[in-house]
Amino acid sequence: MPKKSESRYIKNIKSAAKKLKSERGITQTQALDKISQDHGFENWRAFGAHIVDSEQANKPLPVPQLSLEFVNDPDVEFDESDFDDLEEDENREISTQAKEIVLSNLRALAKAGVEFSIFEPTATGLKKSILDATQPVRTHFELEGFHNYEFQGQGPDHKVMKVAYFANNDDFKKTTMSLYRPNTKKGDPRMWFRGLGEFVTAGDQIAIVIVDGSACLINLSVHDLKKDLDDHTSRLCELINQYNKKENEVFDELLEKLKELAKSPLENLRKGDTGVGFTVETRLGIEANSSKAPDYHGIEIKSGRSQTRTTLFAQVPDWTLSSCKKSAEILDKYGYARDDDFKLYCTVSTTRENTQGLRFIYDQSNDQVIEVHSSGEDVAVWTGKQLRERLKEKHSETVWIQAESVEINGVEHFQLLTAIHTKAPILSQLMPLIHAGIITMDHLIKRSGKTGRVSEKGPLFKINKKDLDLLFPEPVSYSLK
DNA sequence: GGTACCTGGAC
DNA sequence: TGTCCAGGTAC
Repeated sequence: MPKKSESRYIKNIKSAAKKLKSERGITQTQALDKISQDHGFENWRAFGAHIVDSEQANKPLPVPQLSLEFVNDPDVEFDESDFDDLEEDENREISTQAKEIVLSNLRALAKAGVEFSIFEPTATGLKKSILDATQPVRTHFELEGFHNYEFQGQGPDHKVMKVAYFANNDDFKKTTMSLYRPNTKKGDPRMWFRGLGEFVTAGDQIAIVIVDGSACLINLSVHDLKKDLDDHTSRLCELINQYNKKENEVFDELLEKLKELAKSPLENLRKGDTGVGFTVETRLGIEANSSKAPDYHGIEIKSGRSQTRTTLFAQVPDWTLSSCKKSAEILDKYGYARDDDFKLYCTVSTTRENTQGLRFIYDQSNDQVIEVHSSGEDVAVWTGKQLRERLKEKHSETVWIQAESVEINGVEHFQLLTAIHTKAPILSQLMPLIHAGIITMDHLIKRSGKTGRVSEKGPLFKINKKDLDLLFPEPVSYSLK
């Protein structure tokens, strides 16, 4: 039994036993056992242990208070049933048993040596699809270099979307996470995970672990991590191992897989220009996507049929700063009729005007790239800040794969040749490289003559592969054969 | 359904 | 080199 930190309840029982001892002329132990039996326990040993256990469980869990800050924001509207949910949220109590499970899982996570943060979904939040990004969550995101709300503007234009996962023992469900600050008031940071309601119940304690740049959610109220993390076949165990991997191990693993794929030509899995990227990524087990995040456990993969120019990323202008307010407007003003369609496909650079009369001007004092027309009109504006963010987000680590296109029995195949590994782009060089015309931008806007629909596949910011060393420190080249 | 991204080209 | 272009997905 605890001596020093004995609770008031235990002290009371002991003094009651002392009194009983002198009244009945029995020993202290006999008195304690008698009292224990009155409480339905066999003896003091059992009763005492029960008291300690339940007192332990009644201590607050080392998890953040549930947060319902967002209900005070004017953009969140309430009807009567919402107030019922709110009342439920505010009065919810976590059972002793549930607390024990969570506590044991918290210990297991700490033992595994991962950084994590916790949130508690509320009935109100689940209904409205809103979670407050509380301070502990924000601190965690910042520590992991995952996201910094401090530098994020308010409103939907600044919303950030990321890939996230609902992690279970047997499978990971891929989902989308949004991080944003509403326009209301100070714009208290919020987040949401698409489909969260199917993964959690209000009142659960959910851990966020950042693995390879993605948030992975583990429901601490339903798992037994102590067991799961010892089971090497469990996906949760795999997740923790992945977290603890050193950066180079992930790259080494990728390189080994690429060498394996380079042993024989790969059959093109999709017709057209984009076949090589689709084929390589598919063979690596990556699904086709339009995510801004890197592809392979935090490493971006670029494949090419030995072409010279490569796309860094796609990014539309800042429409709020631009004269034109959408791609269709740029198309209408500066496009051309070709075949049945109306198109604007062209490269824009600072070095010279293109055939559509478009060029870039670098405004150094404002840290902006401005697209202008020969008529003197401004067309569009990109801020250096946004372009650097995109570059950093997309290319913190990249493998540039060179493949040779070979025809086998009339079908295109790809023979992987070399891989160039780059890390940590020199962000400060992005704007100077645009200024120098080394990085250019392609418009890819088209209005179909048949459907009248406008499609925008860009704008693509591109660089010649031979100039990669101007943007990345020490690119390292590997032969895959 | 429109927009913004992804994956990449040829001549 | 510049001019112009391709098949896809997420929301």
